[in-house]
Amino acid sequence: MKRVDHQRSPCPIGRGVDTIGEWWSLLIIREAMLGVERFSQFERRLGISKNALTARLGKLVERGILAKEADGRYRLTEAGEDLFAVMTALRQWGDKWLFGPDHRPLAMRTRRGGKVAPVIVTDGEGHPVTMRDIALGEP
Amino acid sequence: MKRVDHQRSPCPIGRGVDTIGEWWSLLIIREAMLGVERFSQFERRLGISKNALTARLGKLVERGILAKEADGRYRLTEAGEDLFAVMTALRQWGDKWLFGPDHRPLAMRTRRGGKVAPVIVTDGEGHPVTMRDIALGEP
DNA sequence: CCCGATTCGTCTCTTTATTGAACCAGAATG
DNA sequence: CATTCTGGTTCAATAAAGAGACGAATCGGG
Repeated sequence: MKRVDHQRSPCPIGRGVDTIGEWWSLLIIREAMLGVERFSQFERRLGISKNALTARLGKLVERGILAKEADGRYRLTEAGEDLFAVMTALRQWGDKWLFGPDHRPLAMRTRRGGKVAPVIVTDGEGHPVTMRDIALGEP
Repeated sequence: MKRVDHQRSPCPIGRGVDTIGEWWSLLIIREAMLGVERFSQFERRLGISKNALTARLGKLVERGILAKEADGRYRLTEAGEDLFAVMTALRQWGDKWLFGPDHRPLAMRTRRGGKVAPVIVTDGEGHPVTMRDIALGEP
């Protein structure tokens, strides 16, 4: 059967899916961003089988999203931490579209008490850009 | 075996993964954002099997990301279009971390010629927020 | 030193997902 | 009428993911 491989795709989204697109990967990264570091913590909090967790953690380490410390802790690498914008955009999208009308999203705040603003795409001058404004390709 | 179901997860990321987290879903959405509308176009451009494509399109329609028009065309719904920020964040992340050092990302420009700025997370005042600045929970 | 708990896996077996190919029906084209 | 295009469905084979049992290593008491 051999699943299609997107790792060498010329498209960053193809490669992204190949890297973090597996079922548990984003949830593992979510937990890691919340401070989870140990195999057994991931296991308990996610309800994932050891088998699957071993495979996912291994791949994320191999791909440079997580690093495994000498004492066994898993820690986000710089690339892993840099997924914060992706995770936040997804979180906000899910809060907006995947719950009922009276859903109150879990408040996400900075340590100094500020709100987190909606993640938006803008052009160089800060004006919002939507899907319809895009023209792909060279200028 | 029974794959774990995140559709009723209290977490928007869990629900998000359940909705668009399958192997082909993000790639289908990417194509849809580029203007692809027809079954056979998706099939050719993605190299996906008809079988899998039928299943993915069906689920995306069922979940309200795509709508199927009377003439057979698939079109992004408002929720689907709203994934633009997620897709853009992922695209930028992939461009940054998943290619070699001399990778030149595909230029993404607005119709009026402006660049698309990096997607970042900010607080209410526009200051950047990183993963480390976050405190989850009620204020 | 021995007991038990905890951690972090591996092994086996079962269930699912994906593929590829064949087939099919309706619409458009020649 | 025959052919091609579109948009699928069905089926068998196979790769991958999952659950749960098992196991080695470590650690802290007693």
